[in-house]
Amino acid sequence: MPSTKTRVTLKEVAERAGVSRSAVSRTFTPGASVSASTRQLVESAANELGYKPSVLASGLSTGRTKLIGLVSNNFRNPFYLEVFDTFTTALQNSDLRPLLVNLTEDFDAERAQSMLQQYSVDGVVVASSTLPPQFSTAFSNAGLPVVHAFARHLENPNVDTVGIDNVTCGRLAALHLQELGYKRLSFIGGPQTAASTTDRQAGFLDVAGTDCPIFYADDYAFDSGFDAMNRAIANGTPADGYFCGDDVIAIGAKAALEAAGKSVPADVGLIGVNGMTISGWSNVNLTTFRQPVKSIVNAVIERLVELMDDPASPPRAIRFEPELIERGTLRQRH
Amino acid sequence: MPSTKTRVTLKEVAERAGVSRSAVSRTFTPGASVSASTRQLVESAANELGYKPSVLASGLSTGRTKLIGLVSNNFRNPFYLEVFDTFTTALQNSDLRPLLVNLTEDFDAERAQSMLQQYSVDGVVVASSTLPPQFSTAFSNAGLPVVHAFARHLENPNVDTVGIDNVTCGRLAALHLQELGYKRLSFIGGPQTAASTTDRQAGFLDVAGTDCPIFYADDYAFDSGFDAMNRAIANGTPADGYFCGDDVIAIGAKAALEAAGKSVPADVGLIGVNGMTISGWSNVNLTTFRQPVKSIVNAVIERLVELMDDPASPPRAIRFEPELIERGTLRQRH
DNA sequence: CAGTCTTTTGCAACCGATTGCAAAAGGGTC
DNA sequence: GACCCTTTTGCAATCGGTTGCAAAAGACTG
Repeated sequence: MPSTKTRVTLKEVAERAGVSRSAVSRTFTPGASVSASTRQLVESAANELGYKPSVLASGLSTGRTKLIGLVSNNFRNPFYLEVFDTFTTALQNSDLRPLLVNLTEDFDAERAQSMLQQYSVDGVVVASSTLPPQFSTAFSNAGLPVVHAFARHLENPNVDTVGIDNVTCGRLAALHLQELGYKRLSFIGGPQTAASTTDRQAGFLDVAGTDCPIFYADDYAFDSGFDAMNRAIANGTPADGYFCGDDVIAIGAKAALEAAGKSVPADVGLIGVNGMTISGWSNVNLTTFRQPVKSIVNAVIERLVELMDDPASPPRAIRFEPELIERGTLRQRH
Repeated sequence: MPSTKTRVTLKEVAERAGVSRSAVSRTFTPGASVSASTRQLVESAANELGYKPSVLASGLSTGRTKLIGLVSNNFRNPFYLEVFDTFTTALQNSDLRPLLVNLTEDFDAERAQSMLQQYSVDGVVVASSTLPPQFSTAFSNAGLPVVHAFARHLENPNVDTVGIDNVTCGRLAALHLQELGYKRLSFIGGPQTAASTTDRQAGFLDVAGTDCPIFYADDYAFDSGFDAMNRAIANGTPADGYFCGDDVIAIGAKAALEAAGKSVPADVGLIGVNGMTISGWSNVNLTTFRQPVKSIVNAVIERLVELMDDPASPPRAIRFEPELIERGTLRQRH
């Protein structure tokens, strides 16, 4: 029942237990040398006083804080709520603490990096499919272990990445549409500058042909997908099979098709990417490529912990496969 | 171009600038006494070296970290992505840093509190409509300034709260349904134990009568709303006007109605709460009470800053009004 | 220029922990 | 009990800053 307003310090515990401060410190340091009897003494004194070691103080001498910068620029896309949910619980389970950074115009990469250094974070997770790899290298150049989740997949990356290969994903999408008999394919991407848009488009065109019509949504929002599809419809010869570079965009696109009197999937087929929960709602029922969020998150953390132990470890790209979830926006195989 | 791997410290800056360590510290402390000339010296030395003051060290002596614990148990409800987006940007704009806590079975209130104390956070924001006020008082009892966002509204709270009055909201919902000519009202709440469910239900029954049928969704998920509505439909005398205690639940409920061949809003009317972006999608088009997230978040932070300056300041309950957004799930006023 | 008042500066103690080192204590053996 | 070896313990320095205090420097007056 520590009703004192001021923090209990190690010194007070030491006095109460009748031992030195070192003894108290060692009791709370795994693997340190303390006899069973003093440990007993210290632990009961600590309990009575309600002692909690200060991370500020211990961080200062050990150089470790267990703080992980979790930086993202996707705070509007519902898929990322699932990403944040998974990351925060997984970090907590690894006894790490997420310091959240919302990248905006005001709070850019440089401020983020500077801030995270001031707080002596042990590592950084970048969670974004739109940011290019060089965004993350800025952190590693600053001496911070970093793993980029949902990043562009490269064979020889200069920063650690985990995610799916978006080029492959685009290719798979086109192949799948062709396989189901769709003839005139089209791609509706996210913002044109996004790394994932570029890659998914490249893979898609690789199969669908470079003359296939392309449209971009301004951001990962329903209305943007809606608008983009309307532009596609207004285009002379509309396609019958669309690959949308994101689920939210796909849902907006589907609404635009239906508003235009087209039936999905009878007239037009549609496939998205991400596999967010909402896509599975029975009134949405979107066929999509799921990103294995849990696996990706676990791999990110595992790798980050490795990197914190050995910062010189050469960068690796860990790849997972997107999983096709067949639902109602593509016609069935005949 | 600080290519050194190790941190630049204040001492090095002092040596380079040819001044004492105090001078450097004062240069970076707003309001401290430094002459223009030494400030100049220090600043250029700091820039050349790429000096960033360590929050660990300064926090240790000043007792302030600018860290704010942002704790929530709503990482599955898309509405909360908007909440997190707004909170993180607003905190960043106030030069505060969100340390995110995802409350789960494993990581409960006690662990959260203990953890936040170890990190010497300056304050805590609880963002949850399901947690009762006493959840937050645990933090203030521990000496941490805390403001509970989306909390139960009480006239004389013993912890600071900001949000709408859910009892009033329930009452408004019932009145509005009656006004539009709906005769047999019913309430579909979130989990029965949630503070907001209790309050919204109380207000609703206050107007609709205590004999009005009540159903609960197991959580804030589409399927749970879907199931709850199916139970309502299976109930002997189905209602024609529903108030759902959350948008996601309302969307699931609407899908269940349509799956059962009922037309919304012709046969049955439906109104939700929260006003999340998705509710405005044209293929959802849910009539709902919007929570003014921006205003709430700003008020929370403003109040929290006050509280950090004066922890003895007596608790206040700040109330905002829910805003009715009329869309397509209720019939029009005739 | 001496005298007074204000501003700036550096010293040194302190915030709350960790840790290398040497001394002290404990354990075995003969 | 003397000896040696291992384990435990406390001292004191250290991590990177802040800040009260007194001395030094500057500004202003007559």
